[in-house]
This record gives sequence, structure tokens and C-alpha cells, in this order.
Amino acid sequence: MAYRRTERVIQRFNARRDAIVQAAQALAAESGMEAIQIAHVAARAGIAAGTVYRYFPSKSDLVAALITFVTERDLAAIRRAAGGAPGPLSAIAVVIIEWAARAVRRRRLTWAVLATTDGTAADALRLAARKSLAAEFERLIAAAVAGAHLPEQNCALAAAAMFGTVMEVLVGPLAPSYDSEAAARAAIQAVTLVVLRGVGIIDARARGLVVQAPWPRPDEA
Amino acid sequence: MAYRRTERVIQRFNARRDAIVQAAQALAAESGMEAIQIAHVAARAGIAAGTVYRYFPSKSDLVAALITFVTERDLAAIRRAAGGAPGPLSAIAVVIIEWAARAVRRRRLTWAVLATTDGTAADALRLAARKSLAAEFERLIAAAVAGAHLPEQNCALAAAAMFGTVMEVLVGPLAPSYDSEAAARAAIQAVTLVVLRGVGIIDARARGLVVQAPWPRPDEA
DNA sequence: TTTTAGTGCGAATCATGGTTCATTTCTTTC
DNA sequence: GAAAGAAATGAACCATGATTCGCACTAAAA
Repeated sequence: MAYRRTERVIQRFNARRDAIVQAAQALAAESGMEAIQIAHVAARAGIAAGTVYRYFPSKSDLVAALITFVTERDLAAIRRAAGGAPGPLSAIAVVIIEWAARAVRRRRLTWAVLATTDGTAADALRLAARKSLAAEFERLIAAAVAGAHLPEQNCALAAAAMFGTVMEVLVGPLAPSYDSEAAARAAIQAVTLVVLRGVGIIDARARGLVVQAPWPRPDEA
Repeated sequence: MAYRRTERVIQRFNARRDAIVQAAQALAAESGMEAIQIAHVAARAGIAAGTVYRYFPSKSDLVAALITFVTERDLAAIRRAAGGAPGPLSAIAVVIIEWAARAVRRRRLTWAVLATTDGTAADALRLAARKSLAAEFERLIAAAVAGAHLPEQNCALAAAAMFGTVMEVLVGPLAPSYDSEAAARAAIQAVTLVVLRGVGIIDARARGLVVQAPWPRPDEA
């Protein structure tokens, strides 16, 4: 016999699979969801269209993998950021800033992954991704409320408000393009202050909360 | 010759055109943007598919007409609401409530019109619609700032934040379905308080601002 | 009543883009 | 290096849904 399911083979399979996802990511980052077409992705990855189907049963599975990849990366980053915060209110501020900075840096990709719908099964995953992000915010808000650092409130609603605000102000198609880094930092800070006021932190700066994005810094992918 | 462009003919033409837009609206309200297919719209309007093209040169023109129709209606409503407010801060509160109430009442339609993209020329109009709504908010915020009723701030950013918050919390696919009218009213009030705090009104209720949706009330279409 | 432009019809046509599959080209193993 | 299974290829295929267009019908004008 020939060709066993050896470790090396599996490695290569995964590497190529990832390459396809990366190609899709690059296209989405450049031109949004519509640019993710099998032919384009394949060309970008340097393979034939049919080959994509050796790695993904359907396009929506590929898109799902992309959504998962991007979302997990962002979730990990904001959890890390939250963990390093000195207190409950700082944690909220730091997480908003971290996520906003990431979202701004990859506006189109973020929009494609979280805000576009394509009518396929991937949409469900998209919703799940939004939910995960919002849940992260909600958890921190709830903790702050529990510790009496914030007034009683509907934490899920507050979290969704944060999410929606960042998306609309910094990520959406109507957001100004913050070409200069300084402009982006300023916008992120302004958004942060708005959402913090929204949950009841009316004097974030006076309290010494970090409201500056830790920018620029290296990115992991 | 026969068949002049008489008044009666024009009337009928416009009536049928409107009927097609209404059919599209009904479909979008029920099932979102994807449901707007020429065949479906035609069936709903009781005509043949080809007939739609006697009234609209292309699907995207039909969608554009729908977007314009819905947006103008909402804009008129919030302008009316703003006009009746006793002061600059009340105007902001009243407009948010008015728009939020309308958006919640027709969630899917609002989402289809403002938040969905379909890759056609109608997308530009969608953006314009969002811009118009946000501009309305911005104007009121700027007026309040000018009158020193609100702290100095980036009014465009604040307006976008309001828009995004309402969309995400009340309209988007992750918003809970406020089946009971009371639940909807409560959610609208909560959202209103959040966005008002966001622009610097930290004690809306204490100031006697209206934060209750004027609900239920008749609807015009 | 007879014209004839306007209107409606809907099956056929097009365009787009995902998916399949017979064939060719590797890789591994002996 | 030969055999055999795995992977790659890309042109053909298919599904969806917008758009066209020849024909029939209606209603205003003569």
C-alpha cells in the first residue's frame, strides 16, 4: 500500500487549510465580504478553485472558519487586556480600547466578519461572534455593578450599546477613515469616553482610567 | 395619435408604482432584504415579474425607492418630534425616543433598509439614509452644545454613537424580541438614558426630560 | 369603430458564482 | 523505479435570480 495518514501529511493539510483561510481574510480585509469568492480565494492562495473543496466542504464552511479565526483572535486579545487591568472600571475601559483599536486597524475585515450577512449558514456564526464579544463586555459591566462601581443597570443592553457604538463610529462604512494614527487614537479615546459615560462613568479621566489606546504596537497576524 | 400622457394615466402609473414599493416593503418587513426578489414582489403586488420593469428600470431602483420612502417617512417623523420639544435637551431625548420606537416597531424593515448591503447601487442610498438620520441627531447635539447645555464634544461622533446604539440594542438580529409593548417601552427608555448619558446628560430623569416612548399610537403606513 | 401607443404577460435568456468530477500530477511506500 | 492511493486541476455543470422581449390586450383618440 501507499500513502498513510501520517503526521506529516496532516500537518501539511492543516497548513494549506490555513493558507486558504488567510487568502480569504486578505480579500475580506481589502474589499469586504463580496470579495470572498471561491475563484478569488483560490487564485490568491495559488491553487485551483476545485482544490478549495478538498479543504472545505462548502464556501460557507470556509467563511465560518474565517469568522472563527478572527473572532477567537480578538477575544483572546481582549481577555488578555482585561486580565491586566487594575480594577473593574479599568477593565471595561481597557477592553473597549483594545477592541476598538483592533477593529479600527482592520476595519473592512471587522465589518465583513461581524456586520455583513451573506445568507449562508455562516450567518449564524457571525451572530455567535457578536454575542461572544458583547458577552465579554457584559461580564465586565456586571462585575463592576456587583462591586457597586457602577449603578444598577441592564448589563446586556449596556454591552450591546458599547458594541454598536464602536461598530458604527469606528468600523462602519460611514466612519471617517482615520488615516493618521493620531486621528485614530483621538477617535478611539472619544468613543471610549462616550461609552463609559453611557454605563455611568462620568469622569473617566478624572478617575485616572486609561483611555488612551496602546498604539502602535505589533500585531500577531 | 392615441394615448397621451394625460393626468389620469400618470395618476394610475404612480399608484401602481407605489403598490410595487409597498409590496417590497411588506416583504422586507417580513423577511428582510433577501426576500425582495422581483418574482416575489410581483406576486405580492398581483402582477407579472416583467411588469415590474415597466415601473422600475432595475431592481436596485426599486430598492432605492423603498429606502427613500421609508427614510423620508422616518425623517419627517423625527423632525416633527424635535419641533415640538420644549428645549434643546428635550429635543434630543424626544428624537431618540421617536426614532427608536419606530425602529423597534418595524425591526426587520429598519434593518433591511439601513443595515443590509446588497452590492447594488442601492447601497449608496442606504449610506445616505444613515447619514441623514445621524445628521439629524448631530444637529440637535450641536445646538445643545452651542447653548452650553452639553459639554463640548465631537457631535458627529456622538450622533453616530446614538445611531449605532439604537440599531444594535433594539433593531439588530441580536436584539431580544420585545413582544410585549411594556418590554419595548422599557428597553427604549433604557437605551435613551444610555445615549443621553453618553453625550453628557447624566440625570435625564431628574431634569424632567421625557424618556418615555409615546406608545402605542397610530401609524401612518 | 378603428387606430395605435401604452401596458401586462411570462417563458426564455443571461449573468454570476458555487460545486462537481474525469483526468492529470504528485507522494509515499516497497 | 514502479505501483497505488492522495491531491490538484479547471472546464463543465448547476442553481439562483435578475432581465429581456415578442406577443396579446387595453384604453385613449380620431
